[in-house]
Amino acid sequence: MNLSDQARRLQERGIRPTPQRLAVYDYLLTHRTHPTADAIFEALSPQYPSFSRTTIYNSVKALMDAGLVRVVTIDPSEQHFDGDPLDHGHCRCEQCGRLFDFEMPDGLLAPLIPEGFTVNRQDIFFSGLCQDCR
Amino acid sequence: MNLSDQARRLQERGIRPTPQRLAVYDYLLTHRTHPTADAIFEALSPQYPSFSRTTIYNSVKALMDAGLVRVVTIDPSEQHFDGDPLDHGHCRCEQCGRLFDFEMPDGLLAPLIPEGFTVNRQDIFFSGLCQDCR
DNA sequence: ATATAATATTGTAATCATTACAAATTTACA
DNA sequence: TGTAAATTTGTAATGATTACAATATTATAT
Repeated sequence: MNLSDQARRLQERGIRPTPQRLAVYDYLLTHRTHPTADAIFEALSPQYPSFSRTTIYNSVKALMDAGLVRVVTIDPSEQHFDGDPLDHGHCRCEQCGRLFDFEMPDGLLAPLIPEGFTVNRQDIFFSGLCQDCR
Repeated sequence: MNLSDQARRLQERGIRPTPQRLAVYDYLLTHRTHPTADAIFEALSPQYPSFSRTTIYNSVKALMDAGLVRVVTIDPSEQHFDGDPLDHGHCRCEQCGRLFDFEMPDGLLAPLIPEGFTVNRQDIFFSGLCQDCR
């Protein structure tokens, strides 16, 4: 997917494809590390010196409202962002702090939903030790 | 389970059963609302005027280290605490903010664990609308 | 093309949950 | 009982996130 594809996607979702939003979105799509707002800022700062931290938060928020990005709340002290809005699980290594994706079979969790509750989103988190840190 | 049972349980887990810790633990066991640190503080303050907010954090931390309490990180802005350390899922109503427990069948998630990852804890979160708010 | 209104960016300041720290208190143990 | 260790507690610091207002950019109508 090239930049104009991404721009089109933002437009389809009803938000303007500004350079800032495109840069943040592209970063999230090409770096599947689930970066924090600060990590995105540090990474993009050299290339876009005008960016402010607030711009990162604003862009991420716009992308989340558009349904293109989701927040991963596995870390109590910081929010991580994920360019893949489809349902999948996350592992967090308690040693190195890295986040990993894993596949989630469709419908696996459906039987767990309590009577009367309407689910808008679901998350599965594993915390533990990754292969490298064991 | 009465207070002396709870005290014994703290002792077994290697932490001193101080009045503050017992009050926090008892509150979490009798109020399954997954309160925040602030909510616990507000609730216990009248009865224990000497309590400080820091005491709540300290007590909760001691209880977590002892494995009697766990933190629920479903809410990006605040941590919620849970007196049930056994694996179970959590629903969060986006309207009223309440958290609900649900059962989690043993072993359901085991097939999802990525190759080489050692799981210390697992969480399942649903976000959506509860029965009352629909 | 231009003017005007709506939207987005950005720097600074405020907020607020959480943590650090140190003094005072309580408890365990010799 | 005395002394060392652990705990509580109030205040101050931290740090991620949000609020806000001024500036800049973009869309739309004329």
